[in-house]
Amino acid sequence: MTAEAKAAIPASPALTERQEARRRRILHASAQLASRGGFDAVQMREVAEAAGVALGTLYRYFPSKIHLLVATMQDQLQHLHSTLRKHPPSGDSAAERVAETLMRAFRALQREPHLADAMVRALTFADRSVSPEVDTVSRQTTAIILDAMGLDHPTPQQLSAVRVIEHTWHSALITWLSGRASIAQVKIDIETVCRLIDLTAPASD
Amino acid sequence: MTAEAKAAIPASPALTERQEARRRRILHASAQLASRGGFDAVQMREVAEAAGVALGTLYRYFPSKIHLLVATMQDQLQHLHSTLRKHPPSGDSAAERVAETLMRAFRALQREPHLADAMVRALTFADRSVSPEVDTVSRQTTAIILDAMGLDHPTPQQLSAVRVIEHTWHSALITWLSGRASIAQVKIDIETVCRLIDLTAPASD
DNA sequence: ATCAAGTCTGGAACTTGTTCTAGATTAGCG
DNA sequence: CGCTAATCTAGAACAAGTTCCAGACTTGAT
Repeated sequence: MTAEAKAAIPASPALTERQEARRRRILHASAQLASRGGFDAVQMREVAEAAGVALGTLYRYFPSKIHLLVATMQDQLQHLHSTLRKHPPSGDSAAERVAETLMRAFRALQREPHLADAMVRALTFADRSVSPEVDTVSRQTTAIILDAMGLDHPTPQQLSAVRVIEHTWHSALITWLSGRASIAQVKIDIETVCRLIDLTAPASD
Repeated sequence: MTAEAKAAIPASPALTERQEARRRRILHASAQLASRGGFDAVQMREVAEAAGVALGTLYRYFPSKIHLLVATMQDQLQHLHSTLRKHPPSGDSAAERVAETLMRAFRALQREPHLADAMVRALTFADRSVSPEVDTVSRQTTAIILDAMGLDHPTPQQLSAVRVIEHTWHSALITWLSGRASIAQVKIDIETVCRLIDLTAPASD
């Protein structure tokens, strides 16, 4: 670990300073517009204007609206993850800590419901052309949950349980965002699915 | 149960015969186009033409492309449900029967992956304006799962488990459709989540 | 059979995501 | 500095979902 501490996008061919600044302005504009009016309010022309770049440039950085919003989600998840690292959950069992972590994330999203709407809709609407990016989001989420469980070397069974928890998390989020489930119901579902963790981690070993 | 056996949409103000026929032609055209090329291939102008109605009429019957595809899903689910009723799952435990049922549904969707893509994308992309219809789909799914469990009067805990299973089912479907998970992985996840059923239904009672 | 209200048709028009083009700017290099 | 390739800008153009409209057709009630 030398001075080269922040290496977020090693795959891309390295951006110049001005390009990095443009990328950041774009993501900021995207989040801003999403916070106002959700998915529909993130209009590519408006994002471009708010970020001070031409429409063509926006499309060079993010090849579609979905790509843009998924990237926005990566950004937000990174914030969340570092916040959570600073204030880890306090429950006794792994299941409790995971449920607590997810509900905390949930309340964070509640504060910006429109932004949550935009990001989650983009995530579930993404087709194959966005798979790599969506996969990154999934890995970030997995990392957050494994952190809460306090595991470094999960078993295949535990990984499967984590995947199921992620499924539940995403889907519950959607039902809440579309007004078909209350926060209370989401809480119950999260707690229910977290019991799976206890199934995969018996007292032994 | 008299001759009035098929009462599917009692909420709407009752359609004439020709209107019912139009509605059916539209749904058929929608499924047809979806089977070919998925969500993107269901273009409203093409649906209208294939169904032999004007574009404005299509929009009178289904106020958006999402409404149309969710209705298409309702239709397909109804088929599936009646098929499943005729050939109930054979597993010994409730968990086994539910997993078997869902995997069977999965294989049915595998046969028409483009159609599955169109319907599921519409379902998860739906916003609040489609909530009632999405809710209907959710209730249909719940009914199928409860059927497989063999329950008439589920406890709240069991209902919560069923909801989590539905969450997992939808989300796993999406990851499979977008090429981020294999069938084998979906199977594992379904079986994993179905273990929740055993947790809510102990040997007693 | 006739009238009023509601429905359907064909087609134009509008919106927003996406693509394309020609010319200006910038970055890297000798 | 001066050149070349890459990048950026402004804006037109295109695609598909959605809305609107004027006129023709149906339906239901009298």
